[in-house]
Amino acid sequence: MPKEFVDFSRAPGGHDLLNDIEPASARRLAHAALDSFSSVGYGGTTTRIISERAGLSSGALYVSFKSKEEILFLCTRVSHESALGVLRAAAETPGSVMNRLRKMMYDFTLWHARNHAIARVAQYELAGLTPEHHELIAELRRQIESVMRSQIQLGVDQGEFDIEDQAGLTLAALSLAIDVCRWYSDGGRLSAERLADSYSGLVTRMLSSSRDGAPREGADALR
Amino acid sequence: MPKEFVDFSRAPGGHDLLNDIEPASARRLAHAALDSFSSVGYGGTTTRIISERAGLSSGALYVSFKSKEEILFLCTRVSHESALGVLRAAAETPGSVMNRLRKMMYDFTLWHARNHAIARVAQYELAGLTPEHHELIAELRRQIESVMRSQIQLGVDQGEFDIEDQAGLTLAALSLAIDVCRWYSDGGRLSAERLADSYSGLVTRMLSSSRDGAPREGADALR
DNA sequence: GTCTATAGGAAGATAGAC
DNA sequence: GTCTATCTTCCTATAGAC
Repeated sequence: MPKEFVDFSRAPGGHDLLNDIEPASARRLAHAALDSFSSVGYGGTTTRIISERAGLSSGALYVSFKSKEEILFLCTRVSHESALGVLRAAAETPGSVMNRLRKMMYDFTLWHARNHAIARVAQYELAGLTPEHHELIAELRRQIESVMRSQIQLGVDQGEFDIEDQAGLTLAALSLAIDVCRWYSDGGRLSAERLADSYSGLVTRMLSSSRDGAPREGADALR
Repeated sequence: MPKEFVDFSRAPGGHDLLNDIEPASARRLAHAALDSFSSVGYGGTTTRIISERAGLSSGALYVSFKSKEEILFLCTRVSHESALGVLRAAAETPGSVMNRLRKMMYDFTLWHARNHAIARVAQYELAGLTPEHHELIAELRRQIESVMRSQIQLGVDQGEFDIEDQAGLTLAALSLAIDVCRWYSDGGRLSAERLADSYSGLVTRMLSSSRDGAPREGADALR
């Protein structure tokens, strides 16, 4: 099967986003590359290391992929598509806007905890992409931001939220969830579910005003 | 002046953390290295590019530095020391704990916006450090977390904060500020000061319960 | 302290046997 | 489709002239 037909279209948002790649050699190569990218970076990873860890020779990599960058693009694209899919699905949650945003933050955070390795590559190795590939990813990123922003805007329009800077809140919520991929580790004290629950609670607080006239000695929030 | 005596001890937390490096050739090299590290990563940066951008030959780099890693360590260390210094200074703010935490979040966020390039290197290139250097940085990172956590703990002990997971809140506050270095750009719509103000307001909200009995249809916050 | 030159090896990618 | 062998380029770091 020539390299153009590597199948990675069925990324489900589940646990291993590269598991549907066919054939098996391409899948092993992608897994090996992702492991190395996420631990020592794209620039610190050699094609020889990737091949070796996949149990193949150095030349065999180029049967499945045109270049090292193509593997990076694969990881980055699959990651962004999966995260966007999860966020879009959560944006269909019925009920109040606040409830929907809680669900969106829960799922988006959970996704970044569970997929922290591929998410890290997707967030931190954008500079390694070709300009064409970079632009394709940038479009996915704009869509992610748009899904979150439009829900927050809806809450503001309905008078549900007590905030003055929708764009800032969008950024903060996304940032909090995305940064999970930087520090989260599988063996830590915090389960992905607890973290997602905690963060969805924080979003509730961020979208409501503080309890009463709590002392505000400094500058005010979100002007 | 031999390489052991490159002077970078006076990093002030101001605008250019590498500006006090002497002699000038080492300073130019460090600046050039930081530029490249922050845009294409440590692994994607070559010593030749660093030397060239500093206006020196490829061999001249090794007069000021033992290796490429030593420059990375310099950037990483200066960055962490400066951020820790800013946070420590803010932790001396008089008044209520809430007020103090607002100031800490303001300053820490402002620092990450103003120093986003060096902060990005410091956060994302830890894997490039030698084990010895990595451990030195890890100690600074523990101290940063400790300063933030102890203030939040103090607020809880005094009954000022309505939260149940101090460690989680510590993580969230630090994470929000640190992630600024990933997405912040100097030419953006948001000034560093406005962002810091916004984020210090968010911390206030995160540390207080929501306004009234706002509908909570899903899981509860911060169990 | 800066240069040129180069050692010595490793990088990405390709060719051709099987 | 995988291998070994190799092309060409580039890498980090050092040596030695000035």
